Amino acid sequence: MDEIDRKLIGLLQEDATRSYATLGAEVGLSGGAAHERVRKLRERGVIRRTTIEVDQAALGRAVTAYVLVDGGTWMGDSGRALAAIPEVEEAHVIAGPASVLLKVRTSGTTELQDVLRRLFQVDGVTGTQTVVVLETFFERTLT
Amino acid sequence: MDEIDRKLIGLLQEDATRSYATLGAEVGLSGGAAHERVRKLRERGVIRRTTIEVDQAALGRAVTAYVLVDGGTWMGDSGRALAAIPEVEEAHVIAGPASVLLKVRTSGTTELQDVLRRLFQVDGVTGTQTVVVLETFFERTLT
DNA sequence: GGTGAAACGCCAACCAT
DNA sequence: ATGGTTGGCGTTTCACC
Repeated sequence: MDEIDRKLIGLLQEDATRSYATLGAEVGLSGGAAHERVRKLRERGVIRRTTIEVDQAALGRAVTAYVLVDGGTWMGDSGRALAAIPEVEEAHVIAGPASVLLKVRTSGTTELQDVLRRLFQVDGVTGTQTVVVLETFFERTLT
Repeated sequence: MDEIDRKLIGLLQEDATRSYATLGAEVGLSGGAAHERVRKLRERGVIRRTTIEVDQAALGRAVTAYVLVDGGTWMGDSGRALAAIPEVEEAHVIAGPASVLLKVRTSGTTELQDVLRRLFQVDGVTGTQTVVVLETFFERTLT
């Protein structure tokens, strides 16, 4: 995990369709060597997968909100109940004003309300606080 | 933008290294047709780019935190000042308890403190509230 | 807008250096 | 880690439907 590995990761984050020949040239390596390094990064799980970045708004997900959840018995595989709600993009256990923080995307406020309703049916959830996003400056992947 | 397009997007989110031939077979189209549809989805900006998903912890980003920022004059291109802080992964203007919500990743709490210090040097920022993530159930891309 | 095939280029796997 | 080589596959384009 040296400087070259970090460069390779950065380049692939920008555009994962690069050929290994190009990739190698950009870090001062041969295509084969670049390929081998990337293969190992995948093998070690540093690179989880190659995927596409989608414009959520274009798919009809116009509303983004963060939901603080109070209560709930978050033991064992209790993240499952949250993963079962398809509109929940992220779920974190937090230290602070609530037990869990969710990032939620829906097509509208009506659907957001519906997600909240489903949240109250989870485990011992006693309350929620919702923060609606008005504008997103950026959502990026760190290098 | 029909059902097939949505399926293609879902499949590519799972694994963007799929061949167009495979992709086509999975949605009941020829490779060429699948290729054409994906090309148009890219052209229209629905698919922003193809990238890799990286294990942030493996890169030394062990701490994730959400920071609520009070104050600040968020007009025009004021997101710039936030984008200039490399540890800030997301920045949203919100309706609620603060003006801006940030997602921040650092290698440790010392570095987190340093990010907060830099935040106070931005525009008219008057205060911050930090929520530290203890455990992440999941961070996924919606289909 | 989709099909099928042909031409091209790249990837992946080798090996000697 | 390089550079050369080779086989095989995927991409890309095209005429046709």
